[in-house]
Amino acid sequence: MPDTLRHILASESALTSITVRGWVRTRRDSKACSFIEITDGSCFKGLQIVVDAILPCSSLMPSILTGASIEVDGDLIPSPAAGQKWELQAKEVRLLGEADATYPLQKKGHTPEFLRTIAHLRPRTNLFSNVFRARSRMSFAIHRFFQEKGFFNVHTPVITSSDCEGAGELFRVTTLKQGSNAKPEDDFFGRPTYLTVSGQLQGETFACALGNIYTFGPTFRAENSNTARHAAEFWMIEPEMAFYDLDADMTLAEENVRYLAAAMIQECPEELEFFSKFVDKNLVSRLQQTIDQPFQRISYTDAVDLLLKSGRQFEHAVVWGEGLQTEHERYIAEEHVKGPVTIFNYPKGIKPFYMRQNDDGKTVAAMDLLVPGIGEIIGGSQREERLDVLTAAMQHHGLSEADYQWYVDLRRYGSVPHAGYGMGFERLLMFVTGVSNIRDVIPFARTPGHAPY
RNA sequence: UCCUGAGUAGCUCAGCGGUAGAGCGGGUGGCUGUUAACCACUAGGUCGUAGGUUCGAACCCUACCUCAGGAGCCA
Repeated sequence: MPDTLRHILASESALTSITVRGWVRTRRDSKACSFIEITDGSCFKGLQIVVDAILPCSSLMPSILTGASIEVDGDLIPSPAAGQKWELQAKEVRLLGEADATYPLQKKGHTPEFLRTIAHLRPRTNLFSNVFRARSRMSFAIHRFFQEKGFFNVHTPVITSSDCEGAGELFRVTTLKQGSNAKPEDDFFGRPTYLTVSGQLQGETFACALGNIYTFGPTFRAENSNTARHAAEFWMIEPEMAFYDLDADMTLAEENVRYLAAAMIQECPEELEFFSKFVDKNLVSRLQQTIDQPFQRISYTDAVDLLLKSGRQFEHAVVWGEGLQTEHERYIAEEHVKGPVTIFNYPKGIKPFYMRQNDDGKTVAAMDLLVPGIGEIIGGSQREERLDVLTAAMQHHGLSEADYQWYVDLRRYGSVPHAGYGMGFERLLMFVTGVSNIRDVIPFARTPGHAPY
């Protein structure tokens, strides 16, 4: 198996007769030799290769431009010059794949906006290779967090016939020809189907069987949202726990965020160094604060009070019973608390049917975890486990019980208190990398009018 | 979807009514154990698209397209 640069650069001693492969970042020629820097994606750092001009293969140099792929045999030796610990003294250089002058990535900074237009090449850049290495490690850390707690991973369906009410517009899945008069009964599944907006309802069925479960998969929203925080296809982590109340739900969510902040610091040191240097100077202190400080909790009612008493002129009025606007959430997270904060017990009128009604008759056991800079990163609730209250709520929301018969059955047979939440994976990545646009933390972003790959 | 701003060389941008510019990248030559090297020369553009105003438009006006920032919706 070919060795990676990550492994080679970590070597404790010089190595003779090794072979390296990678993509050329830059080449500099001098009279006696050429310097080539290659990366192979295994780590942020590259390897400097020195090719003496007397070697026959030095005739290849003019075709070794930025972006080309090469394979080099040589010896790993301590570098006599400053800038790197090791370098490879080449014996033989082979050009694997040429890259001519049209290669779009140059030896200079590019804007993320330009790099989005070449999403197939951007993982080769410093920024995006770091982002996607971090994404992979964070993904693994999420599984580890839940697996260590004994949670089971459940693969909920991508194609569903149920709308997780309130979660937004759906993408229709159909094999019917456009414009045909065929009825839904004639469609592939014999009924209208959609790409899932959430695995929650199916997740609840498994929580009411296996106890503690989580899902981690893609979800889809056909909303015409054009912001740096929304994508039409995004990944969501949705734990669902039997016998949890809202308080336990919030505690798990806080622990979850704290664990991932710590994982970023411990498992992505090179990436973190890059992000805090070039993307977000406050990143390390923000992560450290997330780990060290207890998260605050504020009830929705108290949040409305503190907004009203803040003396702030908000563009949108603060009114009990209406949703908190972005500016309100930002004020609470960034100026009042100055850190992550959970807001709980929202008015029932602005929340979906499945959230558990509180005894006050006005609020439901819902919570949103807000972080500075991004806003809502987690939304969750204790679920309504009482059959009569749930069916009344469904009726109130204009939902037919027949469509949700299986969901209602969970309350009919051995119903238990349970709770869960959804965490947007990309929003989490924005939080732990400092990258400010969701399109830049997902490999191929899907946004309105944009799915070119 | 709404509000604001921007589209000029492969990339980053300057030019804002009178012959289309720079840096980087490419080519050629020079220099150098170089570090997104350096020096000189050189190639490269229907100024987002379509109309309009004007003797003359990259520049002013209109529409459209695209992108960005903010808002709504949410994760």
